Amino acid sequence: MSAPFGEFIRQRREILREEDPTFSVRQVAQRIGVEPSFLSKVERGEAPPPSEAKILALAAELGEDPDVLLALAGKVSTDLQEAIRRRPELFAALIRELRDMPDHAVLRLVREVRDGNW
Amino acid sequence: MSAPFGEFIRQRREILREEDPTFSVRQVAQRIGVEPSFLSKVERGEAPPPSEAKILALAAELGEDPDVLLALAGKVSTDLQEAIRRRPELFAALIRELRDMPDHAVLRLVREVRDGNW
DNA sequence: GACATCGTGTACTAAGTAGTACACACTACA
DNA sequence: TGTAGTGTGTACTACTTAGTACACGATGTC
Repeated sequence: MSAPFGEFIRQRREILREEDPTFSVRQVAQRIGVEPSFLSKVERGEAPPPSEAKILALAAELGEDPDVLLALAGKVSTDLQEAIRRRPELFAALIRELRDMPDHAVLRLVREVRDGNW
Repeated sequence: MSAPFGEFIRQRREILREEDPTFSVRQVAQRIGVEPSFLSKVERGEAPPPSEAKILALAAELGEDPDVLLALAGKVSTDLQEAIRRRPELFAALIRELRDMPDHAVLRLVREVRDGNW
């Protein structure tokens, strides 16, 4: 039972701490608005990942991509979920179509949509 | 406080019932594996929508699109969520890019990806 | 040697999720 | 007139989520 979320944030926090001692469990916990013991447990995988709101605060604190942290926590951002729920057939079809395609193909698609040439 | 999910399935069930009397609350409930009183409450919005598994069974039973029913229930299929979680940056970027585009644009994209010409 | 800070162990909780179990009153029909 | 089927009200429960509160011993530091 590895706890990828906890391991990841502990590692990131310790790295930041080498440069800045305010990245202790206690102080980071306080900045994101949880009890130190809770963050400690989360990092060690003894407690499940916190709520989306706390994960977003943690992402900002650690300078990480919020969607990546949410993914490690087994979650998907509620704003993405809402976009899908608004047009379920369309987005379901698209995601299932892209699911098995290689990264570079999906990335190319993202770029082309962004640039408008498609 | 409208309960879109409940209202929708009640309407669909009653329509099917006009042709087939086995589409009663009790019998549908039994076929999808819940207590009749629970399905009754769900349809009247007195209980929140059931779990994803029951919603999928209900979709099959009523001949509706599972993703649409899940969306009405405020959920997103776990297999779509998993696809997103595997490549969070890519899918997050794509969905946010498409979020504000009109249906026809997204639909065209789905078709082009499906046909491979893009 | 007092004081601050550190990570963590233990105990607890309030709210939400996903239902079950059973009884009741009503309707159709044979 | 009994029997089968209908929808629904009430009461209850086990599990999960998302944490808090507080105490403890270790470490550093002045």
